[in-house]
Amino acid sequence: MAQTTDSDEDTDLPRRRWKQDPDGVRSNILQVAREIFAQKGLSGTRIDEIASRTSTSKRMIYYYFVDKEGLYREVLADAYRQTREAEDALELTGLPPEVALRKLAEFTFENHRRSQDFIRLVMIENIHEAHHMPDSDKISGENSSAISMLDVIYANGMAQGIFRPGLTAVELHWHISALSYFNVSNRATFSHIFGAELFDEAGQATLRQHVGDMILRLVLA
Amino acid sequence: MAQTTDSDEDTDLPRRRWKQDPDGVRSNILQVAREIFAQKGLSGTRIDEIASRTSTSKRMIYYYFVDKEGLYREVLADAYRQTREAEDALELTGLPPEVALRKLAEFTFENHRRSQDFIRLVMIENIHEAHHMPDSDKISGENSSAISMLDVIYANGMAQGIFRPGLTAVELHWHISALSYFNVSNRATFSHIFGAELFDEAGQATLRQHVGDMILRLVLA
DNA sequence: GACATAATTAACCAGACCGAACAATGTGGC
DNA sequence: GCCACATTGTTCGGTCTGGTTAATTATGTC
Repeated sequence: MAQTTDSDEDTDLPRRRWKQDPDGVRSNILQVAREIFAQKGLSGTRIDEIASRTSTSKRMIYYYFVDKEGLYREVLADAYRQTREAEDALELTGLPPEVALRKLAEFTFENHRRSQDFIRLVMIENIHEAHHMPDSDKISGENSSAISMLDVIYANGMAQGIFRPGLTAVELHWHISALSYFNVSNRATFSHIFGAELFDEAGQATLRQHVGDMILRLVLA
Repeated sequence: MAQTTDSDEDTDLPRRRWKQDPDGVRSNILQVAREIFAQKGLSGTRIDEIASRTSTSKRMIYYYFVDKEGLYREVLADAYRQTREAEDALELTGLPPEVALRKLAEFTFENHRRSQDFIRLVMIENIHEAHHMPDSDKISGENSSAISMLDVIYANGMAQGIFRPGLTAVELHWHISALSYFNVSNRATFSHIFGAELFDEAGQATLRQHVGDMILRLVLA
C-alpha cells in the first residue's frame, strides 16, 4: 500500500536486500550462541543478546531452532561432537602400554585446557541434571574412542603383566576426566582461595605431570 | 478509614500476632534460598519462589539481604563456612602418614558426596567466575585445616623417608578435591554417557578406594 | 518468467520479575 | 510508656524477555 510510484528510498519499507545463506546463518547463530551460553548459562543467556551479536536477526533464531531450549540443545550436541572428534584424532597404536596411558592422560588434560567453552557447557548441563543431553546413542560411552583406547591399553598392560587387575576402562576414564576437568571448571574458586600459582604455565606443567603419574601409578602392578 | 468500632475480625487488618525471631527468620530464608540457588543457579532462581517457600515474606528478604545478589552472597559464604567446619572436625593426629593421607582423601570423597548442595553452589559460582566469593581472608587457603593437615602429613612422610619430595600440600589438596568434586558435579552427564554403575554403592566404594590409592601412590617414594 | 516455497526483516505483545513504596502494627528493652 | 526495631501485607511501576505476527524478498523449477 502507498509506496506507489516514484523514488523508493524515503519513508518506509525499502527493505534491505540480502543473499540467502541458510547454512551460514545457522552456523553463525550456533557459534555465537555457544559462546554466550558457555558464558552465562541457560537462564542467564538473553536471546536478544545472541541475536544482536549474530549477523542475522532474532527471528532467525526461532526460525531455525524453535525456542531457547532448542538452541541450547543443539549448541550442546555440537560441542560434544567436536570434542569427540578431537579425541578420535589421538594416535596411540604401537606404543607400549605405560607410555600410551600417560600420553592419553596428559593429552586429555591439555585438551580440556583448550576447550574452556565446552567444559563450561558441561558444567551448565550438570546444573540442569543433564536434561538436555543429546540422545545417548549418539554419544554413548561404548563407541567413544577414549574408552576403546583405554580398553586396549589396559589389556596390553595386563598381558605384559605390568598392570594390576581389577580396574576397568570406564574407571580409568573417570579418573582422567576428573583431574582434567576440575582443572578448568574450578579454576576460579580454587585460585581465589589458594592463589593462582597452579594455573600459570609452570604450575600447569606440574599438574599435568602429576596427572600422568597418578594414573600410571594407579594401574601399575 | 472505616474499621472504626466494633469487631475487628471481619474485613481488613486484624493482623496476626507473632513472636519476634530475627535470627530464625534470617536463617529460615538462608536455608530455603540455599536449596533453590543450588538447584537453579543465580539467574534461574526467582525471589518470589524463595519467598513463597519460607515461613516469612518477600519483604523480609529485602529487609535482611538488600537484593538477590546479596542473598546469594550470604548463602555462598554460609555454605563455605559449614564445609570448612566439617573439615575441621576430622582428627588425624597420631596416625602414620600413609594411613592419615588415605583417610583424609577418603573422608573428603565421602564428605563431598554428602554435600551436594554445596558442590552445586560451587559449580554455579565457578560459572560466575567467582565474582561473589567471600572475602578471601575469610576462607584463605592458608588457614584451612585441610591444607595444614596435609602439610603435617607430608612432612612426616618425608621425615620417615616413605614419601617422595617435590610435592606441596596445595597440590595434594588439588588432586583430592578434583576427584571428590567431579564425582558429584559430573554425575549427571557422566552417567548419561557411561551408565550409572559407578554411582551405586558398590561403584562408589570402588571409586573411593581408587582415590585413596591414587593419592597414596602419587606421594610414595 | 511465473509461482511456490524458503529465507529474512521489522515491529509488536503479553507475561514474568525485581525491587520499591506505602501503610500499619507488634515486640521488647530500658 | 516510649522508641527503635521487627514484621506483615499489598500494590505497583517499569523493564526485561521469550516468543509471535505479518509483511517482504530471494531462489529454484517447470
